[in-house]
Formats: sequence, C-alpha cells, structure tokens
Amino acid sequence: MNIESDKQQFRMTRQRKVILEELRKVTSHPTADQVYEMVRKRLPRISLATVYRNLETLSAAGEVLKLEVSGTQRRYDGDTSEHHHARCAMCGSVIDIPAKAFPMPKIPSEAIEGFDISGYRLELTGLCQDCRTTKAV
Amino acid sequence: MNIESDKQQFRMTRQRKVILEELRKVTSHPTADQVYEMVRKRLPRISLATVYRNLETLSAAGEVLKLEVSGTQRRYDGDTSEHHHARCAMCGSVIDIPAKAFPMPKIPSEAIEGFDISGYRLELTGLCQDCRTTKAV
DNA sequence: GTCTCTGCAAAATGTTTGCACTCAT
DNA sequence: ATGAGTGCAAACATTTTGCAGAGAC
Repeated sequence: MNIESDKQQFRMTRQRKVILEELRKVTSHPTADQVYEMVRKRLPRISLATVYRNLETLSAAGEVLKLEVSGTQRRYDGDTSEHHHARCAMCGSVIDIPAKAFPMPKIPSEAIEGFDISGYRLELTGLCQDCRTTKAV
Repeated sequence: MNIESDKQQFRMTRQRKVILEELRKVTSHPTADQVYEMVRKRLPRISLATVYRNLETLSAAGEVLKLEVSGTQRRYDGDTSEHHHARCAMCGSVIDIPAKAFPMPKIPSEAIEGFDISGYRLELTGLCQDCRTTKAV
C-alpha cells in the first residue's frame, strides 16, 4: 500500500463548502431542511439529498457534529468543541451549554455492570429564556 | 365543571393490558415493532398502529418511558425508576445503568446562561459485554 | 348507551438511494 | 481523464391519522 494512499479523499465542492460555512455561522443547531433553506439562498439549485449527503460526510470527517437530540428530526452542530446541549421543552430549540457550566463526573475506567463506557451524551431539558419570559401561553 | 370530571379516562383494554405486561417483563428497551412482535404472540390480530397509540398513552400516563436514544427508532422502557441508559456502539442494544453507579452532579438551581434547567437525559456509550468478548469482527 | 379504542389502509414525515450527468482534482 | 459528487425522482423506514365498527364502562 502506498504511503500516499490515505491522502484527502474529499473534494471540496461548492455545495460542501457553502454547507460548512453556513453551519459554522450559526449556533442554532439546524435540522437538515433548515440547512437546506440556509444554503439555498446561495445555491438555489442544490438538492436536499446533497445536503443530507454532505452533512453525513462532514460529520464523518469530524467537521460538524450530528446531534441525536430528542424530537423527530436530527440536528447538526458546526461547533465541534466539547459542550452539552439543552433543549427547550416548549419550543424545541437547542442551545449550547459550556462544559464547565455543568461539569460531568469522570467516566469510571472499570466497566459498569459489564459495560465498557467510552463516552456520554448529555441533554439538559428545561425552558429557554424566550419561552420563560413569554410564560402566558 | 364537575369535581368528578378528572377521573380516570383510560380504558384498560385487552391490548393495552398486554402491551404493558410485556413491556414490564423485559429489560431490553424494545422498539415499537419489537413490542408489536411480543404482543402478537398473545393477540395475533393486534395492529401496529394500536401498539404505537398505546405506547403513547402509557408513556403520557407515566406507566412506561419513551426513550429518545440514538438511532433511528424510538425505544420504550417498562421500568420508570431513575436510571441511566448505555447504548452499545457496536450492536445498538440499550442496557440500564443504576443511578448510583454513575452519580450525576446536582442541577444548578440558577439558570445557566438564560436557560432554566429542569432535568437531564444521559446516554452512555461504549461496548456491551457481548460485543467486548466477541472482539474479533 | 356512550365514547374511547381498535384494525385497516392510507398519509405523513424524515432520510436514503439509483441513475445519468457534472465537475474537482 | 477519472471517479467522487450532484440533482432529480423514486424508494424506504418509521410514525401518525381518518374512518367505520367494536367493546369497556
């Protein structure tokens, strides 16, 4: 096997570049179709399938995070640094929580009950500021 | 409005009873169609829609938990006591982790960055015993 | 008898895939 | 020039819903 064989395989297409740029711009954790709408303003002929494929590719490459939060739709995050997510029970929006605002216990190095833990995913729930100040429903 | 008006509205139909019984029997966090298969052995004519409707009703009533774990399908848990879940990265199975095996920090009473936290959902990831002992893939 | 619940089928939702063409390398 | 990437449409998987009839209360 060639030493060069594991070089960059991804082609930075216009679509991929714009998707990544738009995702990096926002902190709103958009769904695939929200990304589609954002990107469509710059590339009107892009298809939703391309958005899905690129979000998959970019998350596999570690450029964006694929979030598995509550709700029916998957969400994507352009910020790959360590942080938690909080989801508003009322409006469903997802905001970032800095890791140090809610420090997690260390993962035990020994297996818990036969399960070897390597990581965790924490989703906080509650009410966002908007929904709290607009309590009157 | 009548003082009696908020009495029990749920009818304990045969279908609902069997679904609850089957879910209480297992610790495997089955998906809706797995529940369907379990229940079908006792009620061959039940429909998948009825299973979905009853899982919804039972979770709204607090009798079972509707889990929002990673993956494409929703899972249900007949055990409503406090515990975490760990999902095997290899086979996708979900097991229970007792709350005291992985104690969580207290939720700060003050809002974090404008977000009023009321709860959390923790999903541990790693390898289950089966997949660890069968490392050779 | 009333009104919730059921089974069935059809619809809705979110995501993935096959294919011929395009374009980054 | 090559093959990864694209747009389109169609397929797919999961969940929800409309409706007429059944059954719990």
